Amino acid sequence: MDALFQDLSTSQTLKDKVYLNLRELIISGKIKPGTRLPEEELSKQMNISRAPIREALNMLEREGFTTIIPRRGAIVTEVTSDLVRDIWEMRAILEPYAAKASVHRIPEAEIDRISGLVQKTIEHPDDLDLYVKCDLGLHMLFYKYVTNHYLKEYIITTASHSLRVRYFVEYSDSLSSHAVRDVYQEHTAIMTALKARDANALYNLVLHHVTNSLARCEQALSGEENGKKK
Amino acid sequence: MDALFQDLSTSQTLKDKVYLNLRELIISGKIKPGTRLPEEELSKQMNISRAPIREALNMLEREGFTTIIPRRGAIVTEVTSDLVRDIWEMRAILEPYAAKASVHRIPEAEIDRISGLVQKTIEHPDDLDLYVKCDLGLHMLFYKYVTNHYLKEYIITTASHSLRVRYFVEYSDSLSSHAVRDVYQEHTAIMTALKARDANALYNLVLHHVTNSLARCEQALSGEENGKKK
DNA sequence: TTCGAGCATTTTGTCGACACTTGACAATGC
DNA sequence: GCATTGTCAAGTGTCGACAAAATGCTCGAA
Repeated sequence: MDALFQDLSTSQTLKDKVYLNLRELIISGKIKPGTRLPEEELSKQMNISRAPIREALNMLEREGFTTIIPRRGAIVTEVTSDLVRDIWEMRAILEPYAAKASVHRIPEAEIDRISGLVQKTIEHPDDLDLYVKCDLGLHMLFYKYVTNHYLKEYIITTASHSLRVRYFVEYSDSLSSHAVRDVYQEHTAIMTALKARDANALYNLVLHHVTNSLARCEQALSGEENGKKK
Repeated sequence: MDALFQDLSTSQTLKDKVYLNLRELIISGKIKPGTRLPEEELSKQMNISRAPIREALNMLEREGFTTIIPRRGAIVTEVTSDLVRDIWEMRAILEPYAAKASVHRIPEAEIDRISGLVQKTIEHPDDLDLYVKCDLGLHMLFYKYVTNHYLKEYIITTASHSLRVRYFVEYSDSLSSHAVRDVYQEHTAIMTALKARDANALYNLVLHHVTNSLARCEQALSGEENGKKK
């Protein structure tokens, strides 16, 4: 999953390894929101000193995955409705723009590859792994070919957060089959517009997709909260 | 200046002080692009150990003010035409949106205060300090009242970069009086729309202002480069 | 029982030291 | 004269240790 976002594998510094390691654990939900991350405990578990751990925790904080309170340490950021709102608002600002901007830069082969994936998910609607792979691949199209360094970085960050949120809500109960069908339809429409290189249509479809995605997540999140509280 | 963007003065950790210190020096141009920042040298000059220096350099890298090459160290990011293009593109995406989103949240008193500043700059067109203060204050209005944590952070980062670029180009030769008059006019129009709480007009005016700002900067930057090369 | 003072524990912030990587330059061989 | 190799200095990556800060706990007093 990490390779989808960043390739730091060539860099062999410990801090990068720790960073990637913790990042994946947080996004996938294996480390739960609110968990404390004491430097010494982590360093013992990984058999390294505190220095690379500290730097990795700082890197994670910059992206919003951890919150560091001075002299108190790092904790994994909670998945709140505020976070969800902020992240999806950013996605609604950035992703349609990125899609429109790079519509003519995405190679035909890439489009066909993802289109194939979308088709597959429709044929196998119960394959969650396939669904995630398809969804990630599709959204990657919209920042992989972005040239603006900052836009790219911000999209990657917000996309990572949204992935985490989706892992978070899908742990309790999966999307309803009704919602899944909506997603497929939106994906198909997006790929069609992309293949036609229709920038304006693409912009609107991606925006629409993100907006709907928020609604689906908020619904799942509220169900999650109700299910846990009492 | 730093207080305009971030207030870490209450934080008593060394890394924050080093961060703020270096950040201001880089933005204001007192540390020039391309300058190497060796940890040991900095630690000797500041009479502290390398640890807080390292963390500060990492913080600066996250914002794009330094580039860290593994095992080679940190250098101050160059001010290139690519950087200018990317930063202003981000500003064009984020600032109009932020202005529109917070148009009803900005207090009347704040509007009047900045309007007063704008008026002053028109009366004293040669006061560069006043101009900078006014420009910063006006743009601050558009993110000070943004609630979205990520949007706010991204705007602050890009605004800092654009400030640095402007310091950079204004060192060689200042804006022409013609350009200055354009800026005043744009500022006045923005404040009028803000006072009228006209969200759509504000969006367009801010977008227009950012676009023009890019043109002014690129012109100054090209003049800068021509002046330096041979 | 409740509250606060003071102590003990936990954990970070900072430090100095060492090893290793990198790039530059000199030495060697062809 | 040019390419290759070896050496060296510079500087980062990582380490273990200590001190300071924040938290939680114990104990005693109201």
